[in-house]
Amino acid sequence: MTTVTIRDVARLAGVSPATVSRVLNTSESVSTELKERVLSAVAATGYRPNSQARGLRTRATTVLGVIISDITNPFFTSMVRGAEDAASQMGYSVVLANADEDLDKERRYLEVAAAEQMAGVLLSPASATKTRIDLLTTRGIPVVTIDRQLKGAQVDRVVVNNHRAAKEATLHLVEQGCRRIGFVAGRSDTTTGARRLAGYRAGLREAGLPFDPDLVADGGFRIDGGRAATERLLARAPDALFVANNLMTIGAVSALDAKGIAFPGDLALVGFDDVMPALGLRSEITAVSQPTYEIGRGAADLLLRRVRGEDFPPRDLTLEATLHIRASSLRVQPGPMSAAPPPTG
Amino acid sequence: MTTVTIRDVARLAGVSPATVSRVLNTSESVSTELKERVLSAVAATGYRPNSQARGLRTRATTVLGVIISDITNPFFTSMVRGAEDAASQMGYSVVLANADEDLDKERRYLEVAAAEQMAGVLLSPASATKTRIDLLTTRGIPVVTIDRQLKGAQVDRVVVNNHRAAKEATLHLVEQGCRRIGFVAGRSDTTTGARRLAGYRAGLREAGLPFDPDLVADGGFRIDGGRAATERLLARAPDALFVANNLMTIGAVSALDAKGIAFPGDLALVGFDDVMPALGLRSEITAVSQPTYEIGRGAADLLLRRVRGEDFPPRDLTLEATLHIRASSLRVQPGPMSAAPPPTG
DNA sequence: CTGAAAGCGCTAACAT
DNA sequence: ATGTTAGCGCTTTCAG
Repeated sequence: MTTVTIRDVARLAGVSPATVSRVLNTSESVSTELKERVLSAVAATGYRPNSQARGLRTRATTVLGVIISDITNPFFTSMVRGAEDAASQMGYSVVLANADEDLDKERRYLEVAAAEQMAGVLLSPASATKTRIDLLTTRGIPVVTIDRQLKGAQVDRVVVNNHRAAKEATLHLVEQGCRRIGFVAGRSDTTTGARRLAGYRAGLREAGLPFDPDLVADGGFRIDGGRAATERLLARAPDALFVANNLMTIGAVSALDAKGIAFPGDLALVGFDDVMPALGLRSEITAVSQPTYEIGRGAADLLLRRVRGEDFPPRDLTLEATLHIRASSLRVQPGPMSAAPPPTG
Repeated sequence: MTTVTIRDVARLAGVSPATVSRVLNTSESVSTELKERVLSAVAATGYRPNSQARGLRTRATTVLGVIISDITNPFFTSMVRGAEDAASQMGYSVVLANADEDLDKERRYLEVAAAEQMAGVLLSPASATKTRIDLLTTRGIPVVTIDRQLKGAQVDRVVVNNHRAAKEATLHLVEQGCRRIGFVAGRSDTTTGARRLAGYRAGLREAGLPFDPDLVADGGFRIDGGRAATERLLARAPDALFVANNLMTIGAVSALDAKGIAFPGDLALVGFDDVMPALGLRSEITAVSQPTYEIGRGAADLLLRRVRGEDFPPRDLTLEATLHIRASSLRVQPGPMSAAPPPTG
């Protein structure tokens, strides 16, 4: 229960609190002797600055907040790693909060970030229109959105080219001879969900295929939703399934397994995001792969520049998602589904 | 950049700051009229209490910290959900930090928790002996350890019966006719790693089988380590593999796939922890399953009791892990590995 | 180069 | 029932 304050250290070192503070924080000139006395007093007492008091005084902390929409999604956890690495290089810590695709929870954590005066926030908004970040921006806390965007907000954004990637994946399925391509969509009130759907439609258009609303089902970016959506789509006799994120892909696979539907035998399958960060089970599933770690790094770098006071117009950092073609979508040269060797890296 | 303080609200409502504080925090008597004036002033100004100032004054926040050793492990993410639910019911928020099995990172986050004066901390220690929590306990911040324990620390702990579960899994493999059971072990400097190994040995002993150190390889609880350990063990011609956590199971499966070794055909396989929280791919893998959500809830409940000042001797909450027998370990009645229907719940 | 003093925003005694 | 005052621990002018 001991609480060592800066006064205790000062007393022990025989100096004033101001001197202790100077030694610890600034590069202001302090005589070598006093500096040493202070440092050994710090060591002797085990003094830790109270960051609340410091933050109250300086209105700045060295903690970044990351508010993500689903902590169970490997996409986010891998991204967080990237953000963490970037942050800790600059002496910042990263704390995470799980908004769970829930606007109320999200607002609570935005409030926590504001109240704790976090230095900056990386946010994957639960909704493109309903998520409000004024709580942060009015307090001068910079925000960078990741993965998803915010309609009408002047913030830096890190995104991947969802439209292009989804179109490419769709065209790949067309090349494989598929004509009835089912689409398991994500939350339509996120930009990510909307762009991927748009990319799918653009792919169909370019291939001269009609868009059939009955071949689209919303899975809400979650496992259960993906399973339910897949079950609904199966009634429409699709010859391919394009699933708009990794968690829903898990749901889709479980639905297919349950019905004994083989891929690519009975149906071509393409997912979005790899299922596990390093190397997934079922690594043979064709998927659009995002540079998750780089997204996190890039977002944190951008955020830190704002945090440190740089001023520049809101910036978009666009990274490329790439289609990794694997066994699950190859219908042109059908073969037994065999375990593929792990991808390099 | 506006910073609305309690004084601004007070001024607008025509009362003193103390009255505003009373309305917002205590159940002390304030006349209905003033209360209303204050509340509408709060609404009008968009006032948010500065939690640093409040924490500085009250030495208490309403944020719980969760420091976990690997954010990419679904075991932890599911646990965090449980903790979050328990916390938010009591009006607390949960922030997460990823120590990444790294003692330095872990210490940094323990320092953050101390400096931010978090109300309490849920910790999965990177090491049973080297992790130091005095930083928190000396400041009166309660700690509850989860999943792993701390040697010689007087803290509440939530654990599962790793020894019993590992022994049971081993005996299950023996019953399946296995005699050379390889063990992919976890970090031996964690209690969890040690207990699971001990349980494995106890199972062998009870079955009258010799313990062969060459059939044990450490995979460090990580995917890559699990793959490497499995590759080493395969040189010893095991007829079964028991893998001490979920990430390593992923590595093991990828090693087996790469060599074209089928399970249960060529080898019986048992894992620890299910691979995905809700329903995994490869759900046909026999595994010891932990009540992850309940662990998180139970730990947060315990922690919150401490936070709110209850005093009782350090307590152990032990939950039961249960062996879920699936296709991957069934060698007695071998059959083709078919997709199993999803387990209920 | 160092110390004294003020004050960040809030709440808890203490007055009234 | 409400206001006044002091002070949580820290940093930062301002003096010296």
